[in-house]
Amino acid sequence: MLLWSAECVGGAVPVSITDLGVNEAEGQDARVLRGARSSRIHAALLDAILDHRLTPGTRLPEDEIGTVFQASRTIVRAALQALAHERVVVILPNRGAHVAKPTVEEARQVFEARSLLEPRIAALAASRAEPADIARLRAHHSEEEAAVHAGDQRRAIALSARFHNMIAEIAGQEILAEFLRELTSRSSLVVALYWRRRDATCERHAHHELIDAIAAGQSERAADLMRSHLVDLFSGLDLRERPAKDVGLAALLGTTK
Amino acid sequence: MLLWSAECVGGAVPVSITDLGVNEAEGQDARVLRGARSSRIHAALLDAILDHRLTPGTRLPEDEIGTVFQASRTIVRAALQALAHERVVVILPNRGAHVAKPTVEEARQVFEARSLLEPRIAALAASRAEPADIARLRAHHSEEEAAVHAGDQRRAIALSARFHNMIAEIAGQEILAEFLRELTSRSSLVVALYWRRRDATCERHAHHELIDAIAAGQSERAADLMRSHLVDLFSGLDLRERPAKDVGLAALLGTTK
DNA sequence: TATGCCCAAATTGTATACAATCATCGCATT
DNA sequence: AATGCGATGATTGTATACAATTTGGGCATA
Repeated sequence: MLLWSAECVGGAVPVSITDLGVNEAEGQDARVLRGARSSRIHAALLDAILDHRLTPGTRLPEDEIGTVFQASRTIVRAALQALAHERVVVILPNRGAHVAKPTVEEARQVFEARSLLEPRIAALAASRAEPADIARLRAHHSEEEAAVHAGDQRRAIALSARFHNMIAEIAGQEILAEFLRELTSRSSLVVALYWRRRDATCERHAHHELIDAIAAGQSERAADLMRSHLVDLFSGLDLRERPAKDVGLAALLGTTK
Repeated sequence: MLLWSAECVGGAVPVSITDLGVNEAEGQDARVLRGARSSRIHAALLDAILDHRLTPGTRLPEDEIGTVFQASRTIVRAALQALAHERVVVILPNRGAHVAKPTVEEARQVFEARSLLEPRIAALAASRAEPADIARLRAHHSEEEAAVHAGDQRRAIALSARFHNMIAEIAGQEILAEFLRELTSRSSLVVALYWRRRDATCERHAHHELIDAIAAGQSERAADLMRSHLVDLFSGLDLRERPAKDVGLAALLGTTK
């Protein structure tokens, strides 16, 4: 029932859908998902994926999910379709939905896109942030530290992505924030597959400096910090092409297109 | 049956769904839309919207669309949900789908996002374009000119958006290209609502210069040209707040939240 | 004539039944 | 033992029935 034995660095144990608690409920995405039920399922699955409780490649069968959340396949399908649109899930016709497994090329492009968007976003945030925003960032940052100290790697990763999203929200560019949400989600999958370094110290340090720059209204500095932070993150990946055990021989022999 | 009497500048006559021919069939979006049927409907509706045959605010009832395309509501809903995710359609719970009507703030943000993405995209395209790409761009440009000479405003607008998308495809950044596709679609809605100038001459000229810069591999120049082209486009809009006839008094009196 | 209420028609929300497709295993064949 | 084939079970694709909700109009009332 749990199909994808992840080889990622962390101790992330892939779980089956059935092991998901029905706890998380968010759903600010009512613009595309009509019912509240679909939104709940969407939020819960996304949450599990960002947490690496569901790892890349995990199958997501419609009626299993339906059973867990007490919903019909109709509802589940809507949620899965939404996740597919955010590129967090891949749907293969007649073969169902899986948690996406970004290729190394995709991983590169995700970070390429982020390093285009985020410095600008950080600069905007620095120029617009209000005291309440700063307070929220600092509060969030403590949570991150707490998670790291508690040794909760998963939670730390999820909170880190959320930190970047928060900055985008402060920047007040709804459209860019939405794009970034998608990119941070995809980054989480990239991390699940390609992360090699477990050094979360520099990450937290970078976040701390960023908050200070934003609080001081230093746009240019915030942009620079963000730029180098992203380079750091990217350099923490091991993007050497690997056999990718299920692509198998076809790719290695590689004559057949 | 045709509900939204558009006040946009062009002679774009809003049509009912029923008047849509079932001609267009594309569907490179199989990653999120499983069946081919949904993809067809999605492509046809998107096409009609980008053409301004369906104008902002037009209702999109599920079974009417189903009748036109000979598909059940299940299929239609999948297509509508995809369009909603691309922000080209808005779905109001229990009240169905409509062609989106971007606000002036949204219009600003669309162009803000474009002017962040597109100069970089143009530069990348300039550094990577191959002869075949240039040829395709030039061919497309002639089509644009032909459309303008034939006085086919609608087609000209649609082709212009497509031109920007083509550059993104040449740049080889699939993720950015996808983001831009969404942005150009939304731009088309913005144009339908807020376009004031009918001067398509400078647009074509800008496109021509862009092609030359890209063909010559001049990244920096291509970026600059794109930047100023976007400023031109944006300045062609009339973004003064208007009563927006259906928001009505609530917003004007504006005390209630 | 203006206002409010209630009912009917239209439309969307959801579940489910059935068809189509794919995966897996066993069996026969070589 | 390895290969190929076919049947079976599991899963997705699609249509449709029914429930819930909204919309619009008619009628009574002030």
